[in-house]
Amino acid sequence: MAKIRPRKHAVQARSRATIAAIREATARILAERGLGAVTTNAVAERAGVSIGSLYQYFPGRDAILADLLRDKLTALLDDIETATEAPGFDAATRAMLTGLARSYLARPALASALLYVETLIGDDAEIAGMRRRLGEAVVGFLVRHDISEPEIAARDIVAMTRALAMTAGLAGETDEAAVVDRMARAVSGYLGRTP
Amino acid sequence: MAKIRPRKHAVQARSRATIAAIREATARILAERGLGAVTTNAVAERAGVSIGSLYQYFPGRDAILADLLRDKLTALLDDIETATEAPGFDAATRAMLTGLARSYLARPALASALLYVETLIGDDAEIAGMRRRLGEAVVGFLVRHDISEPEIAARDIVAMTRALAMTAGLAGETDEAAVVDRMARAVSGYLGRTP
Amino acid sequence: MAKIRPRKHAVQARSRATIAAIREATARILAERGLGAVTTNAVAERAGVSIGSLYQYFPGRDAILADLLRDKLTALLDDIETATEAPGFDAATRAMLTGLARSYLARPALASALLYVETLIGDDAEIAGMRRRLGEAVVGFLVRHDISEPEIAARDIVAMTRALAMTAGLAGETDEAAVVDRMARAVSGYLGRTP
Amino acid sequence: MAKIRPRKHAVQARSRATIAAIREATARILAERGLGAVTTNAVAERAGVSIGSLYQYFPGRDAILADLLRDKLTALLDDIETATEAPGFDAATRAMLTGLARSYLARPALASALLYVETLIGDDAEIAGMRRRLGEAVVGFLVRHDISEPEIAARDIVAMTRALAMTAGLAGETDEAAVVDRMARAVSGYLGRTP
DNA sequence: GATGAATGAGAGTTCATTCAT
DNA sequence: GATGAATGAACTCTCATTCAT
Repeated sequence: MAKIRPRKHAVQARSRATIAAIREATARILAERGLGAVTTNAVAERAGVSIGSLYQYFPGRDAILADLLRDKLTALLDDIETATEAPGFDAATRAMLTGLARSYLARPALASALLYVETLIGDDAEIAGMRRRLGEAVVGFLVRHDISEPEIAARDIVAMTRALAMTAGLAGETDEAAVVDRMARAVSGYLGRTP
Repeated sequence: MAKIRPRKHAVQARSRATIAAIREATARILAERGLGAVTTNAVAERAGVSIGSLYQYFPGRDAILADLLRDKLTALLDDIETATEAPGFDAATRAMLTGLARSYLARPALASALLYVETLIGDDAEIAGMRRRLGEAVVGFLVRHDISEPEIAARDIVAMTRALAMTAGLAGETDEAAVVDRMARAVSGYLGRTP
Repeated sequence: MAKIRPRKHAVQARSRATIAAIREATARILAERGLGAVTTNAVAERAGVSIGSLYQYFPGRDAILADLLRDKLTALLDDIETATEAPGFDAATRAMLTGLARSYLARPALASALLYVETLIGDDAEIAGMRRRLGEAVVGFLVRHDISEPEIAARDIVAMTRALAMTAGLAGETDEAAVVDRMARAVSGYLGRTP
Repeated sequence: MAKIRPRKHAVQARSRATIAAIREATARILAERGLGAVTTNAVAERAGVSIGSLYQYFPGRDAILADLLRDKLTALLDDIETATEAPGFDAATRAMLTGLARSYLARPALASALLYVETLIGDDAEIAGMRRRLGEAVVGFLVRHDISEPEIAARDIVAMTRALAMTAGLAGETDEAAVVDRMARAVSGYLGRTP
């Protein structure tokens, strides 16, 4: 992937609306028809914006995708960092899983596609940094609670609960608490601790 | 996706070798550089075959991808159907997880990309049938062992253990037994049964 | 090329400053990065002017280029017409060559690019008129001094001395007198007269 | 300018015809309507070839232009290197000027446009090498004949005689010998030697 | 007047697919 | 059958120009 940094920052209100429309159009197409359908022309048309305007704000298709990904990671990271600092193993675990569920249960098709986009990017400093901080937050939490092999456990837990939430979302589930319950059962079994 | 059925030719040895080369080339490019890099010309070149020959055996790009996916699902389905018929809950569970681990631990980048390809296809009867049978095998197994909400449980278990195996593979792990152990802990916690 | 006539506005001081800035920005970009880099947005930015203002004063990109070309030709024409009216063949020749050297030795990259621009315009009455007057001045001079085939000689002399000066300038030479000396040797040889 | 190296070398006769058609179409458009009119689509259409074919053989517009330029320089270089090795100052001079005249008198509009293209390229090793060898051939010749300041003289002579020939060609002249005569007069005057 | 967001024609380029050899 | 040259629809992106603020 190439040219990922955004082009200019919105000053006027009109600009901000244009950027928001482009982002939302990209998200919708990505969720509904997959990465291959995300062409700059399709995005511009869906956003009700000319192709020229799209290029005023983004240097290319990949930059819009990276923007969406950054947004998603930022939200998740906020949730996870807050959650893992909560006192008490059970409460913190539950908060962490709730954060993951929220992130992947809503718009699961989009989340799934963005997960694939993430594998294609790989060399953006900001995104890499977020991924690292996300991992560190979970690892730190596990270390504080004396979990053995915390790096592997963190990786396993995030991967499997995320997949569970996403699959549930794709199947149409919306009851966050119910999904978190199932995630929690798996995690407690995995860690050998009963939350 | 369009034109997914393979062309019927593969009778002679040379044909079979050509087809295998095309498939392997596609798999490698898919794993190494992603779906976007899988162009028919790139595949033909990597396979050491002319673009004309490629079209002799496959009606188009998507048919090669569908072929890879069918292969992967066939192998997994065989493993899972055999495993779930094993006597004893614990042994059957372990066999099932071993099948999943084998399928997603080896060539995890390819498996990950094929998982994404699977979401793009969706309307191929054979693939849909395989997915259904895979689900039914797991659901049937859970029903036979009195697990409540077996449809949801089947979906959750497959999703999360598959993700765990794939992530482990992407991180470079190759010890299948170790990965299966972790998968098993999660599953037993999820089901509330100690295997 | 299209829409070449300047817009009539340049009355106030601010206007004149804006126009000058646009012209100079165009000249610099043309000299440094070639005609292809002369885009209206690039010119506006370099001139520190909004794109809207640029179109306030010029009907389009080509009009700015035509303006630069007219300026250059006007200056050259003044020099040449004055020079060719000087008494004495040698003094007049030298004055004429000095005019050419001055015009093409300073900012030779700009001069070279404008020479190319000139071939692209071709249908502007004012520019065509200047070219004609330039030719007539030199032809008249040669006629007055009994040079045979004055039309061809005028064309040859201007072409070759201009190229010599421009090339010298591009090579970094700045000593006008030295360049004029070399031009004069070529001209005297060409005409068979020793100045 | 970017991507200047040719893409693949013609194997079949059909390929060679396609390449020739693309080159000739480019040359014609360049001569008739200038560099700005040389678009890949225009070239393909004029060549009676699809745009895809153009990109099979050239990585982009600039590569076709570079190809034309290389061809022109190769032909000129052959002529000049042979000419400057001729025994006798006068004969060698005349041969050299004949080479220049031939190169710039035929298709002068094309030659003029290519001269502009040359200023835009600048960083192609092969073209730079040719320019260097061209200069060295003329400098060497002047050195062998005891001309003072041979580098400057070589530059001046090539620049001015080339311009003379090109201008004559643009004016419709075709009599090579007549043009060479005029070039020779200028050169002998410049060098202070009567050939 | 000045600004700069928006427009869209058109240029560059790729790639799935066909078909003459 | 195999080959690879040719095709052209579709995509990415730029830039001259307009117009609401």
